[in-house]
Amino acid sequence: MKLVKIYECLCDVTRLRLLNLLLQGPLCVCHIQAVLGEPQVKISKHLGYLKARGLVTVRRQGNWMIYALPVHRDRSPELEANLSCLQDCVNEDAAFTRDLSKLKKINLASAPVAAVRGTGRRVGCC
Amino acid sequence: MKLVKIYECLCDVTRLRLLNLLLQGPLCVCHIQAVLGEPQVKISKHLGYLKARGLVTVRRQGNWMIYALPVHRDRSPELEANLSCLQDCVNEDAAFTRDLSKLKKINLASAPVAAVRGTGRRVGCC
DNA sequence: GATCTATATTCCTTAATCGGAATGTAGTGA
DNA sequence: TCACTACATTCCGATTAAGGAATATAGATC
Repeated sequence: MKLVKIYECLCDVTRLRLLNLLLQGPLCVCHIQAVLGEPQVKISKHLGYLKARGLVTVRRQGNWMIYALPVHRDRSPELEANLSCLQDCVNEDAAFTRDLSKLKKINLASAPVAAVRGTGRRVGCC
Repeated sequence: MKLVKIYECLCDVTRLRLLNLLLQGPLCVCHIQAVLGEPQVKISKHLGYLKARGLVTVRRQGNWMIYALPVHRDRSPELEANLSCLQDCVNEDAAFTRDLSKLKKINLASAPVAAVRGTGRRVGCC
């Protein structure tokens, strides 16, 4: 993956907030919407942008689309380095940590839960 | 310095090449031109872009403008992290290492040399 | 099959970015 | 003072990006 393409993905604040959330693990769009508080179309388009450039993956689960960062073995060295750099940087920025604490609250509150193939990940959503 | 602003500076390949060179030390524009082989206006505008956003500094020396990265104590943690990440990434990319070896040749060939306040840095240029 | 829910896509407008041609400018040296 | 060098700026056109309103779609549920 070309370095510039990675930076192009990182140069929008909404996309940074998206990636910040996804660094915590896979998420469905409605949870993301709830945390970011941005219009659906805006979030959907930025997720599409990231997906088109290989920075995120998607799978469908019922009505929900679950977005995630690529698994480690699918990350180029450049992507790995920049995700880890991003991880460090967002920790020092209140705008991003606010999103994370909001995410925690929502995850705790989200009702129906079940194991996905024994991973302990949540099923069902908003 | 805001994180997004940094990424905006990094999301153009010409600017990445510029920063790659400046990671080696201060440089005058004509040396940069010689290495990148791009039109003067293009380089000048990208340097202006980086300067306007605080990613590089300039000082005049006779007819030459010497560009450099900010000194370490003037770099935000985010900038420091990303420059160091960039340093790692460019080392794995032939497009950037080619520029570096070209830079070395030009530095060796550049004729008039003198010490600047005892730093051993070069004076005079193309 | 009708409807509902979650999400994507299209269409539009506005704004930003990039590159080049031409021109301007600050300092140097004759 | 004049010309020269090194660089910046202005003006332009083309491309790309961002956001929102409206609409479409895929799967679930009744």
